[in-house]
Amino acid sequence: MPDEKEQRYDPAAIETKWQERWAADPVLYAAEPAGSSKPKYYVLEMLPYPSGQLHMGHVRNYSIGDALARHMWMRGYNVLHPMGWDAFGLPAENAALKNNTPPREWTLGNVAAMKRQMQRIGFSYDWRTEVTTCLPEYYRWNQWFFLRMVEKGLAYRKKSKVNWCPECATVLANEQVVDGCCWRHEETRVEQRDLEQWFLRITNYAEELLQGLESLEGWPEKVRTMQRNWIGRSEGTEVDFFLEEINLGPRDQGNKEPEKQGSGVRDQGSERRRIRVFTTRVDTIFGATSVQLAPEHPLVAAFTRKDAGLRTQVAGLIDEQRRAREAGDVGAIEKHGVPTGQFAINPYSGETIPIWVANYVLMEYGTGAIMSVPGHDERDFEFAKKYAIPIRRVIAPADPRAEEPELPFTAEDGVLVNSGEYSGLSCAEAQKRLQEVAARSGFGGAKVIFRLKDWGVSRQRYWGTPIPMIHCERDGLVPVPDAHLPVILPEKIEITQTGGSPLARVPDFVNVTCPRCGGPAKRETDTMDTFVDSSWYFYRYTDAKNSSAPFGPERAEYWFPIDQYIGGVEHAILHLIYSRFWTRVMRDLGMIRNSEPATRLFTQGMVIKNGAKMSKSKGNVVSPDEMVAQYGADATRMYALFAAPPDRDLDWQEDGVAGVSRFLARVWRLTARHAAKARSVANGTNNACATASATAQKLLRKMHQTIARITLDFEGRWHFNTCVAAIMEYVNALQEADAQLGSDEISAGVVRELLLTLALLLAPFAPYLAAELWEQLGGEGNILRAPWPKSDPGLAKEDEIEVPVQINGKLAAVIRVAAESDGKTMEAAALADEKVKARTAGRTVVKVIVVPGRAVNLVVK
RNA sequence: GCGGAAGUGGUGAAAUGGCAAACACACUAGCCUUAGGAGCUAGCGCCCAAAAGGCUUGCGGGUUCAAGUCCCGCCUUCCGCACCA
Repeated sequence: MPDEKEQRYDPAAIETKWQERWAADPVLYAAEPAGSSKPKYYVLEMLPYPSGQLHMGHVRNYSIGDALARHMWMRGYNVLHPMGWDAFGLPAENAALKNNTPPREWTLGNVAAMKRQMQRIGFSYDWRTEVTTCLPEYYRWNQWFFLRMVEKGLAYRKKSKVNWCPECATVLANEQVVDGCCWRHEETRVEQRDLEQWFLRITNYAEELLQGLESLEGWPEKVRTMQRNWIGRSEGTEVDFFLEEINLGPRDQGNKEPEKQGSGVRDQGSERRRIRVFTTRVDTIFGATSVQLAPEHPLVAAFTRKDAGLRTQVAGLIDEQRRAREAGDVGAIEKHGVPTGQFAINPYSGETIPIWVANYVLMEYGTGAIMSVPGHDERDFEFAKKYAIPIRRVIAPADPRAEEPELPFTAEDGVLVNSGEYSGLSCAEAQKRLQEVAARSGFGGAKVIFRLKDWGVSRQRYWGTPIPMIHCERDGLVPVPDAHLPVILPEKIEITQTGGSPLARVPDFVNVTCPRCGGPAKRETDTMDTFVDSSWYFYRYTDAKNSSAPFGPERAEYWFPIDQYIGGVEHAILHLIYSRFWTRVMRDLGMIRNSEPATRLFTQGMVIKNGAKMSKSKGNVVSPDEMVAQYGADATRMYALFAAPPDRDLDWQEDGVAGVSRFLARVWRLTARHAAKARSVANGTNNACATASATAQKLLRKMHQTIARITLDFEGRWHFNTCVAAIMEYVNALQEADAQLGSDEISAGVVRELLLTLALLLAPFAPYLAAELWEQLGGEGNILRAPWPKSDPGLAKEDEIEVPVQINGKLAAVIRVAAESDGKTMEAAALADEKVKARTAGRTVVKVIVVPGRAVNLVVK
């Protein structure tokens, strides 16, 4: 046996050796094509942005996915485990400004660097299916999809108020505004600007996206709830209040493009003007004592045209609301309002009530107008108190004996009072009746509205997918023909941060001929939001080299839906709702059959250090490269799994990595000591259990128990921290029996089985060391595809077990009994125990509860 | 305000309703030595000098033979949403 000193565990040497060997086999991690006899398993981790440096969050995310992928391979599945790069985005432009490096060069350099890091750690990706979203062979399909959406009316252009980040000099989606600030610039207030923008009609799918969440049982409840709230479905009623006819001067045409969710003003020829409100509590409408308009409501402009005083006051409200929105505390500002001096008529009661403008009414939600019912709504109550607007009770408790509750009374299980012919009806019944009346009489009806808005995808930046549209003076907006795709992003370009889109300053790009009339025309210079790229990238993995379509339908059909998707919870809304939308669009284009991209989603916790998220500004960043250099890739990734369950935040402690590294060294030495003995017998001769010694049987029992524990965790619980702990326990048991492993007491066949199994159990977590051990022990074939060990329940079972004996629920003694003991035997053993006897002396045992194999409890008086 | 998750030793944590603290880290004492970021042995929740014993899973109730685990109420922390009509 070689001197142990020369056999020091040297992770760098082992890992480099295997990395080279595995790199030489390009199909090592390749999935088999559709039609494979094996069941398919698609495991996917969210693709990173190529910043240039892998961080610990990546390492954790990919270590989880990698362990799962490796396990599934060993279980005999046909595994698809791909990786790619979310490579468009602003940082490349910033870097270009700072270092004068072209974005493409910078990005691809980062991709190469991070790929090296991933390969060094040994993640099992099939690099032949790598997807890089900034390359034309990928983004041309973004353009292709965009054109399909234009054809289907799912992509459209409109002028709208947009979120503008002055730092990015671009528009942000609603989803990218956090607390009134840019998601990438937490200090930068987002401004509101009016611009012509491209939108995708995600609201067409609002109902379905909401319904679909019900079926996603494999997704965390938290994510489903967040999406539910984001979609924000609300059932209610729209009601038109008639405007008391007054002199407004020339008819106002303010609202030329009606909002999808209902317009503020209807001008129906000779009919009277109306204000449409949305309410979820139409049953309280007899209690409406004012109508409140959002300050930006088109009708307000008409009212203020002749009233300079009102105009000033409204401007003040708008300003206040804007400032609050930018500060991110819209909910915190005090409620203010101004009476317009105009009146509206309640269509049910004919009552005339004043019209106000109020800063707590939002133009973006509902119709931008509400009926104010101070008796039965908290906000309206607060407002009415402040301005001495009448407060009226129109709902009473269902139980007539109940005391009259204080106002505002917002419960919905009451009955109507003071509500004309509707008095006496329950709230629910009244809502139904009032909706029917409104619909029949043409002044409203039932209505479902959503908080979700269409997805603004235009960006005035360079480093993104060019939107394939052409502006022709004669033909208007003309789509680029499919045959002209891709619209290539020009490479020679001067990046600036101001002055609009950099693309607009590239004449070669901008000036084209119109595909329709052949006349001079200009290209659209907006690029697409990068979330477009990540909305469908995982389909491309199934057919990454396809140059005639985004992917072949038969491949998507085979691999989808994704069996397990793994990533950070920060994508719970943005990426995960966009990709659910995109999947449905592709389904409706006939490209796929599934409606959801992934059946199971796992969101791992953050990696923190000293109680805070790792960040450069806090100076608590731990570099994966340093960890790998010091302790090896195996120790680094195994620690990432060992330190906490995957769904919880993980506090990075370098001492812990050192501990895992020492553990791996112990495994290494243990194997080195007994490798020769293990190698001395061939495979298949190792089933020596029947004749094995007591020590051997004990170790084999521990082995089977360990296999069972780990296998179970892979099947769903995913507490990989306890999997690693179980392996450690197993190794501790082997080490305690070190002398016997080396002696005749344990046969070579058993030693071989014990150690080969150890290597197999380690393979998902520490693949390099596992491969090395496998080779030293003379294991057959490639350990990566060796079958996962099976636990034999018979061999895993203990002969004798320890059972607690409780007296009145308190622990009194622990007895040893045979594992299969029945209740009577256990009871007898418990009563025979000295400690139990002492405690029960002179008292009566009233009852004995025996849980076979578990516990004995004596109820004693 | 609404929704979600969590609260256990010095630390990370473990525990199908059945012996709370597995597995590690840190620490303490000792051993070994080719002095290593190594290895080995022992100790390590709290109270008591020790033993015996008692106490202990944020707080208060409850269900149960038995509760860290289930139920009710509260507190704290973190996360998401929020004048959503």
